[in-house]
Amino acid sequence: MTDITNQDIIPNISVDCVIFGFHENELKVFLLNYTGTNLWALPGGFIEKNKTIEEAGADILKERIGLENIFLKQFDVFSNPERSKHAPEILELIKKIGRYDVSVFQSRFISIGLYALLDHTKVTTTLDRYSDKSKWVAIDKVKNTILDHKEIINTALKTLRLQISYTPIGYNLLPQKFTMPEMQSLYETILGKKLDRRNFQRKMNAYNILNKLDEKREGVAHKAPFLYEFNQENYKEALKNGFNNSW
Amino acid sequence: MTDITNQDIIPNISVDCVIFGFHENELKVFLLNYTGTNLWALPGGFIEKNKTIEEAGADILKERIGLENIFLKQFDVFSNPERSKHAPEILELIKKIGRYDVSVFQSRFISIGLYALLDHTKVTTTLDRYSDKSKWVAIDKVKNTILDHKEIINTALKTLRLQISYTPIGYNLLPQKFTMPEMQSLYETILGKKLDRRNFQRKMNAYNILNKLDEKREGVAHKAPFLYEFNQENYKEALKNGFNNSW
DNA sequence: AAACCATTGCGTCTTTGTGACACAATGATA
DNA sequence: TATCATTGTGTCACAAAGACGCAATGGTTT
Repeated sequence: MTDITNQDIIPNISVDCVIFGFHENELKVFLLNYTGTNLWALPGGFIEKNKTIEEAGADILKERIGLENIFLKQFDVFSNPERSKHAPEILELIKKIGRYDVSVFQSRFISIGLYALLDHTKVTTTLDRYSDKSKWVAIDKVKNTILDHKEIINTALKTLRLQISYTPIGYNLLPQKFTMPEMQSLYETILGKKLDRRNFQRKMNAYNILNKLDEKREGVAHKAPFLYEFNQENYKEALKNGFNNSW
Repeated sequence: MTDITNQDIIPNISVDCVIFGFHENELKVFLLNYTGTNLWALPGGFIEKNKTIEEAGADILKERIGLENIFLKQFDVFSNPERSKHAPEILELIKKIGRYDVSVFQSRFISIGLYALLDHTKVTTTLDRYSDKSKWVAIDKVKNTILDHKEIINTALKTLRLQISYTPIGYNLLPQKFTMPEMQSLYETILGKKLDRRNFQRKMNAYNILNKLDEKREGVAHKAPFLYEFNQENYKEALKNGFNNSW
């Protein structure tokens, strides 16, 4: 990762990425630990002068998670002038680290929230010299976050739950081949409630975004479930137009 | 309106308000004409240091439209580095006007898009010394806009059309008492298509956000339609939770 | 090897929502 | 007084969604 000097960034605008992962029936979020503290933060950064928000987000994902071409969705802007009032906690650290000029953190900045959904197992964490630890934290166990990052995570989850009702979900979250119960488990995890197995299958099939394969998952206890894959074309189409047009 | 000096604003972040009005079965957007040009712009401005995005938007609505407590919805962020490349057209003007330091416009800035829906007739336009004209322009007749304001308007409309399927609409757009055909006309205008009168009525009533009054609209040709008003409590509830929960 | 049993796949029944349309009531207008 | 565009209500057919029955599957247990 190349360093970013203050000349190259817009000092008042940052992006923060809420990266959701799905593992062992839990929805998790990816957090970084800044060296020498017990504080955790969303991967993020200031925006370089010649980049869009989306490009800035994609750069962060590539640097920190090692993945490209991930669907990133802007969901809100966090602009409370008080949001950086806890900054003193990390100002000392910033000074040590020398990545950005401390003055950047002392003045107010807004943050644009992006979220991504991805397959937890594909991630190869790339730590840099500003953080020596990272972890996936269950969505309801997030704590010790800097600034308003907890609020950002909560808002991302709320947006995700709203969007799941009119947008297809799962493309980057599930492995290439997956079973219907796995898909259901993903939905249940995001929504935080149980769904009827049989009705779920019927409705999901009606969306027409999956290809049923002629294979079954092997080596599992009990009846082996069929494997599915995403129908790329229809999935993209559904992303554009949504499911429930209602009027 | 008090002047804003460069010391009080964040130079890289502006808000632009897409103010939709509904009149004569047309969806219109409110635009300002900068003095001495044929260029039109969305009401907007830079953000003061101690304000949130929402507060900045509310200030603009109050100053330019004379209305308070209007529902403003953040819908996107416009961050293309090229977005201000047409700025030279207005740089001369900015210089004359002296509202902001020209350097602010010469450097890149992002803009956060907000939209509002309101009753066209309640508006008392307040012109300032930067603009001597304002007008309501039919949504499909917008032209000669500065920067990427046309794109901002298009995106706002797209968002509005998407949101109308899971969010109640109309509170600030219709008069306090209104008829079902008026409500339908609003929906048809936003969606850009005709709806069945009878099915619309049934569905709208099922949403449970309206109170049917014991009065009819008087002095109209043909059969007089009943008047309705919004059920404040249920409307707010619906705004929070949405209509189509789907899962 | 046979019985077991948790899980899957498919189907049924009922209720609710939606699109299309019929018909009577209304009330200003001719 | 007759006309007629418009409104309010209802019907019918069909699709979507929730609840649940039941047989098939295939590893596990005895």
